[in-house]
Amino acid sequence: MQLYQSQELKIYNSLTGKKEIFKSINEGYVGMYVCGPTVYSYVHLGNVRTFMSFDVIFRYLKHLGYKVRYVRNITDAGHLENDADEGEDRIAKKARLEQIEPMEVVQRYTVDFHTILQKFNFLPPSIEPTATGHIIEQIEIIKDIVDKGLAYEINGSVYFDVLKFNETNNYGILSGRNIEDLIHNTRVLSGQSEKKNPQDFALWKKAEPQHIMRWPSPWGDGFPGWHLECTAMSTKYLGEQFDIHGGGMDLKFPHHECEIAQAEACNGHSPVNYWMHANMLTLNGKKMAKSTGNNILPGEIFSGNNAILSKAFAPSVVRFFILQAHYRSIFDFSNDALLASEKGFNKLMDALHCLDGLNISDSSSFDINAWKDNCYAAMNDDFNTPILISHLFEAVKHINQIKDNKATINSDDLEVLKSTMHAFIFDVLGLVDTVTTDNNDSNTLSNVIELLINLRAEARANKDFATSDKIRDELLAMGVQLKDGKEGTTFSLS
RNA sequence: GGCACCGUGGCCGAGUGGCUAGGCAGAGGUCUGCAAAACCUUGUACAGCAGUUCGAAUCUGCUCGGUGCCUCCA
Repeated sequence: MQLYQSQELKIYNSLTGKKEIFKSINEGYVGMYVCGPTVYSYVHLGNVRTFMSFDVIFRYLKHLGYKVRYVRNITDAGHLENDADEGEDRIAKKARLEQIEPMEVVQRYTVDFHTILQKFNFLPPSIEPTATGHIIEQIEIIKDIVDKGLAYEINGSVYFDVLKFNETNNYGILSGRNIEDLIHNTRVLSGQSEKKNPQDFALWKKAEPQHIMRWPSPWGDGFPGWHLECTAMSTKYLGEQFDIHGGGMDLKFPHHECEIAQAEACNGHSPVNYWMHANMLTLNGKKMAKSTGNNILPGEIFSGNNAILSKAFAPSVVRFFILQAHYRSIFDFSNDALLASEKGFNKLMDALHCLDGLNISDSSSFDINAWKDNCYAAMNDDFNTPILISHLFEAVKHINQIKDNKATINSDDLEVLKSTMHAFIFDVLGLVDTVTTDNNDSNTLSNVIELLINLRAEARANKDFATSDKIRDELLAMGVQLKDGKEGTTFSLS
């Protein structure tokens, strides 16, 4: 019996605007597609937040016993900066500015993306396909849509006919827009468009002579439209209809709307059962974005090298910080909030370290199974990590009370407590115990500090407080804080 | 302008028609040679104004403030 058979998971479905009981198409299996990054610059913390949300969702589905095929693409084909014809391809622009090949741009930022996610302890997706690796599949889809009369070619480019599609289908179903509003509210474009209607979107764009990223097609040399790659790759690896499609809130319209239209045009039915959207991470109250420069890079946080940061923060602290907010809420980044999270994270880890040394009693003074049920209930309620974390802190309180002999736990319950804490903290939330890793990294330093701790202990035993305080205060000035406890003195590095 | 969303105690953030998370900070205490650290205890807050209700922060309307999408974007 797998956990998912006894746990009722509810997911907020963007398509219906409601929390729905999750039921996968094939029992025991889940297909999940998440829109990955366009690799034309360094991944910033806002990007990371979205992928982290889905990393936790992936982890929890696996924890429940599902076999999950998680597909997250890399957008490595350049797409235009705007909808007008004179726009420049972002990757090509970067290549021009840095005087390198477009594929060098793509390689550089793909490596950065992977390196950063690894530091945050992400699980790799099951498949990570690239747009340029699926040009043929994309061309086949375009041909299919053209054959069905829902796309038209003009001057070597192919556009999706939104108005025609809307005669038989509902364009705007995901984002709650209707076609009349779109027509009335379309911004006036600076360039003269060759599209029949401004709402139409490109499936294939003709490559101008100077355009480097280009592929042959039935319509001449060109490159695919942005929305198409996700339809091609999700269909190829997950099928015409799959369970979960995720991405950032900013992709809801038009990107995901267009994906639905393309898939429906090809296959005659909706491609996805549960649409999920992670909300934006803001900085100074505004959305983080590559294009505006209002963002912070993970590397700056790990090193503390940014004007708004008072110090460096470990990846797990940042991970914990992000997971303290629900994935569907807008979340503002600030140094103060991060500092508060760091203290909370350390408190959680300290309690975890105490688990093995707890005294066992004949009975427990609290209901461990009710607590465990609460943890699952939190995650089952649309992956509510903040609530889960609040329950973890409830356990921290119990652990500390047991340590102080103000509460009791029996051996069976202790095992449940240990396994549940480990499962949720490490497996589901994906946090890493920084304390243990730090100490392993600096053995020599640890030994030196241990020596000083022993010298100080001797001085204190001799009531030579001048010496003991000197050791303590000077170490503190160097960033080494001594912590006197009942079982001896420990230290931490700041 | 259109379509959404949000406004919670000093700060960050959950939640929700009556039982009213959690973290940080603050206050009190335990411990300590003194400290620090750690731990324990402690807070009825939900933008404003009306309305519905036995009862609303939670539902409805209006006002004010903020954000996202409508162009590439996680």
